[in-house]
Amino acid sequence: MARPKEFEVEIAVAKAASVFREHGYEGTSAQMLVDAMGIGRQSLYDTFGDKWGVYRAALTHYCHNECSAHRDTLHHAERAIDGIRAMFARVVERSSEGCLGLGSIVEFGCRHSELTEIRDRSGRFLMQVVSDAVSRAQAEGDLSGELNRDHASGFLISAIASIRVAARGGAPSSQLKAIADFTIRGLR
Amino acid sequence: MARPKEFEVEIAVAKAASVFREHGYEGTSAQMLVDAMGIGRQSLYDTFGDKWGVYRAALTHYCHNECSAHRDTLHHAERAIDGIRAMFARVVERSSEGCLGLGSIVEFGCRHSELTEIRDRSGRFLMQVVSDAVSRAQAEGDLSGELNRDHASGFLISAIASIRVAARGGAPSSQLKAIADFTIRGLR
DNA sequence: CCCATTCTTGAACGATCATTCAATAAGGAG
DNA sequence: CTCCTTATTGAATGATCGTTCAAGAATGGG
Repeated sequence: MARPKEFEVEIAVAKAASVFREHGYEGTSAQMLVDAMGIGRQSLYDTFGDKWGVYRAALTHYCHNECSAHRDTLHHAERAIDGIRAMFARVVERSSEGCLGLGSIVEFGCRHSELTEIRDRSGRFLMQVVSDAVSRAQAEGDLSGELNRDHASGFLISAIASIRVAARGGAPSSQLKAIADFTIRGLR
Repeated sequence: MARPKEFEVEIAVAKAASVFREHGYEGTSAQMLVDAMGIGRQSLYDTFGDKWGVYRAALTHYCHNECSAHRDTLHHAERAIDGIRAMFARVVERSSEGCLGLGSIVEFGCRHSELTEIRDRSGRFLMQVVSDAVSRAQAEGDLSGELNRDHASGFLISAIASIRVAARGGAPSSQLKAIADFTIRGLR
């Protein structure tokens, strides 16, 4: 009942996320959020409570989207190893934009359980889909059959982070591709 | 001439660095620096100009120390591959403390040339010593002789970042060690 | 010993921060 | 249509931010 919002919350959250991706939490002011989200200040506080609430919503949104994208990319290839390659290729392609997961890890570590819960939930999901891809790639003879699957999957996921760090530090895409290639080599 | 400082600049810089390592630039206030460095506010501003000057000094100090440590670790082993392993082992051991290089990359990207210059100088130094170790390891038959040495060295360095990201995200040290092992496997 | 210079101390500065108040506008339920 | 609830608007809040001013303390050169 009563008056409905003039903006769509999910769109506003997506816009907030792109600000946080570029400037981090502390580097983003409430004014920057108001400008980027295109909503009034009071609407922001009514909807999200405070700046921290906006950040949590943005991180949740980002992690969910990113996980879905990884899962889809892994599934859209016939051979599992090609799905893994495609996942890295996508990471390289989009590496010019900051990663909110990486940003929140580096900025806050494990200090806030609210954040670690969001990240860990996505982390477990990602581990599952990657681990599944590793299994299939092993069965298809493209990866070694003797490796610890959890550690191998964690290694692949950590390589995603390393590509994004390298990109944000200014590395050329040839170097990013090399990281992906060497990473897969490590599991062969 | 005139009155000498009551504090040692390098020690103060080291203390500042440890604050920035934990909280980043924007997450660190001048008051936090004053408390941690154990000097007066005006002494801070007289010596470093502003908060940004403290950060530059801290990053420079940190990068220099880190580079030296990596070089020493790489040199102290008889076989080059053991030096590389020792380098990773050291990174794993110290992974509970944040990395200022990683922090500055993630927080600022390439926005400030003052920072990229500091990082790139250390990056080139690190590339040299790692590349040298790779060469020797190749000559000693412990790494493949057919890989692009620059890309391989960049891969090793990026793996250091990935270990630190994983650690800050809460990964157990068994996972960190696995990252190091798989990384070396990729170059074999 | 004394003066010029620099360091330290402690209070203060305006600016910006996140957040909220008060008032107006607008849609849905009855 | 009317009323209750909620959204929007715009100004204002106190707190904290980075930075500086003013005054006193201390040191080395002459």
